[in-house]
Amino acid sequence: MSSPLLSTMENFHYSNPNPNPNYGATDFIETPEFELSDYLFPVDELSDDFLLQNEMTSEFVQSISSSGSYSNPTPSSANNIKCTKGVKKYNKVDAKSRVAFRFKSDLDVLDDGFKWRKYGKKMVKNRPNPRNYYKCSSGGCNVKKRVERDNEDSSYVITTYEGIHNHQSPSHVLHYTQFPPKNIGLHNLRL
DNA sequence: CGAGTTTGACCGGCGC
DNA sequence: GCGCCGGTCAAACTCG
Repeated sequence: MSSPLLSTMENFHYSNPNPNPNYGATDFIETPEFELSDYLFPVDELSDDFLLQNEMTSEFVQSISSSGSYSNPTPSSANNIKCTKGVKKYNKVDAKSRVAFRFKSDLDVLDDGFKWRKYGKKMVKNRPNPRNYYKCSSGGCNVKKRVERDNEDSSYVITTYEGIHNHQSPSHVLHYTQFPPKNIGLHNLRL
């Protein structure tokens, strides 16, 4: 229980989507080991069950993946996603390997087991809080993440991961009985 | 002294 | 073409 992230998430209740083949095909696994890297998989690999159980729609995932923003995607146009700057073409390549988390935390940067190097900070238009940019500091690994506070409730942190780590997490401290957290507000994420 | 952070400058995409 | 904006770079700085 040394990880701040784990501490933060302790109080959540989890569903078990079994998105990771390593977890097998059973509906419930007693004590599967969760590592964030297990969730940094291509969006295309998200099963319908996973999306359903986590109140996520593929449309939503594609929205945050393609534009980094989300606001009332247009259901009628599968390839165009409304974003804060208007309709942006959905790039399937861009959508791969991106996943966003929104959860309540006092900490701006949570210990997810990987080592990150900050490379930028930017004030985003119409947002009171800055957006911070990080790269995985492991050599040869170009996974990035963006961290910002929720526009509507600054007690929530929105973390968007991009890419897949090509290495093991240097820290294996994250253990969960079930994942992902059911009340992590992925379904009402507004970037 | 090396690693990480800060921050202004720069770049490219997009809308007009 | 121009301006806006988000994302990235890189020099200066800080810290252990």
